[in-house]
Amino acid sequence: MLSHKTKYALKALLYLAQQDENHISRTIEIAEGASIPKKFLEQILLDLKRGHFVGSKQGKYGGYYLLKDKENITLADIHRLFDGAIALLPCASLNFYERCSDCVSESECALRHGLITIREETLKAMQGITIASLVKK
Amino acid sequence: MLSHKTKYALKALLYLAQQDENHISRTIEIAEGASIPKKFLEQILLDLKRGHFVGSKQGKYGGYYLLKDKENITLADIHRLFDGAIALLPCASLNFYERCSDCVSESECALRHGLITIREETLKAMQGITIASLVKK
DNA sequence: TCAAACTATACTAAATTTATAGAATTTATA
DNA sequence: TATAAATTCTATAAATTTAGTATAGTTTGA
Repeated sequence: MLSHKTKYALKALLYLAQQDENHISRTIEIAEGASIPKKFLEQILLDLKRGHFVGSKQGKYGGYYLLKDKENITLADIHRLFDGAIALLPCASLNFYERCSDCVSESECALRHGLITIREETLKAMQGITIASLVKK
Repeated sequence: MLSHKTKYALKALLYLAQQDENHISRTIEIAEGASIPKKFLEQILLDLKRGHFVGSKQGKYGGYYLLKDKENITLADIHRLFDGAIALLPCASLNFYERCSDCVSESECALRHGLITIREETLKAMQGITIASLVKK
């Protein structure tokens, strides 16, 4: 399941994607438009900024706008930024690899191979969902 | 990601699937054989029993054994028993449907349709992984 | 009757999640 | 240059979940 943070991030990106080109959205505007707690959203937008998904303009008449093309922001990207690994166990992860704490022998682990398969399929599916594809529906 | 509980459940099932037909495994045997904390495993085995995946024999010389065929225990089943929904949001779930707390209009939600697609694909993949298929590798 | 095993329930500590609070900084413009 | 409006930063707190432990009870075979 997605955390609220990831869900809110996606909703915020969807909001931004639906604004006119060159429009800058204030946090309060996004929060109200997408039903997200404002102070929580502030943190999320900063994380999205650090991830180079959105840009910001400070000061009066400032706000946020999409930095990447909406066709190039995938569900997998946002999941990884906020919820981390796509894989079901760290030992099956590409970007967040870690040995399992209770692992005896990774090469002999009966679980790992199956979970790598799942990760490959899930990742492919999640990379197929973009902010643009969501907006279109 | 899977919780430790789900991972331990899968490891316990894999252990049971690799024993001789008619063999009954004590908790301590499974715990040591699969590197799972014994008291934690007790709870997990009871849950697996309530889910009709394993059977048990009480008293001296008692223990646990697979109840379902290992070909018919899927990753999706075990995930649902311990970690709940396969879907990324409750509103996109088949077995654990719930309206999102912050939902304004489900029919107009841009996220939901994409997440239903993901759930369909992930579920298919997870139903393809069985205890039997994992043991074979 | 005893030992060995499962069963049941309660409890606890740590980590994570979901926020909120408040102060600092930046910027446009009157 | 003062002010208002906005982002930015850091700390904190409440609630929930996770992971695991403790204890007592019940069942069974020898």
